[in-house]
Amino acid sequence: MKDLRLNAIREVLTSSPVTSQDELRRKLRRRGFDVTQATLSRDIHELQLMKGPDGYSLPNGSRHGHGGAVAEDDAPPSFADMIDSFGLRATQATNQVVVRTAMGGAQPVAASLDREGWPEVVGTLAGDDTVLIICPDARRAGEVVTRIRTMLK
Amino acid sequence: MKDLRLNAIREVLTSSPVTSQDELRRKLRRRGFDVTQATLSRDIHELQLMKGPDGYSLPNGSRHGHGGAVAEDDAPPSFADMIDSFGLRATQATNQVVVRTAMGGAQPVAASLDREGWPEVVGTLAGDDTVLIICPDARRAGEVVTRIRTMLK
DNA sequence: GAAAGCTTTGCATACTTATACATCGCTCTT
DNA sequence: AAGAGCGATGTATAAGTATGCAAAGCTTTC
Repeated sequence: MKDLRLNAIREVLTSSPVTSQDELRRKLRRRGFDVTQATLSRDIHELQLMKGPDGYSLPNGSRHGHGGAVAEDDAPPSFADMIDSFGLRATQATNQVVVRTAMGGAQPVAASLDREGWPEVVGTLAGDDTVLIICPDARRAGEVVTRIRTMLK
Repeated sequence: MKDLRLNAIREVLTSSPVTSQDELRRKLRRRGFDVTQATLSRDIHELQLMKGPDGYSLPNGSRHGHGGAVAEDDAPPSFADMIDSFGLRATQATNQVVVRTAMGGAQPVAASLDREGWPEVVGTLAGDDTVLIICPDARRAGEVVTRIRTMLK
């Protein structure tokens, strides 16, 4: 019964906009599914629907294949960890700092640095094995390169 | 004040998940925006945010404008449009300008800027969520950052 | 076949979001 | 300057959604 209902929900959503769970309940009842709002709340969670200005919508790029499970990051790695894992060397160039990393390490290193939100860092750009760190001026770049070198040990 | 806050909301959302308006309220307060849940409800409506299993998220690749048709856009979007859709903030760093965008927004933003052909812009580099704009000197970078901030309103 | 274990559901209610209404501060007009 | 008009916001509350708990129905196990 449940799987049938889940399909019916998808069908209803593609045919007309639905802006509340109660509206969905009424539309489903017309199709022979008579359940309460509570059940629909659970169904919606299971279908991973999004609610936007135009009501509920199906998840964007539906992952087919395995039933779901995008594993959880309970704690994204720290910049220090990333530098420790991937960092090779850091060099200052006027107001920039160039960090060389192991191949493929640039993106995660840059992402973790962004997450730290250092005030001396205006932004980062990452290629495959190089991260470019932009600082407001050369002095700040000096501070940053020093700190990173410390992490490199 | 309001436009500033709307940008802050986009920024908060790109940095960490937000699952309720009250959580958003607390995070904004730390940044100096002290408003009530009611105001955020209105802001969220205005930004056309979607709420899904992982909390609020920015509108997909929304072309706002004409309501329904799946019309193809024959004219490439203007830089102003792109900044309006994806831009979070712009910061000057000596002769460069760093523009932070929503995730995935950097490439289209940079492409549209290249298309504009501003004389103060020597070139651009784009990552996932960061665009680096290179200007001939700091003065020109200042002009560029000012113009972009105006677009961010 | 009875008990244990699991899934699905409804009920009641806590939690979250939207909105009617009032207020405040601006800008524009007379 | 007074008043109209407008947008932004807070307050209070209505509307909408999620969830703890318990009951009911199935399956499995012995």
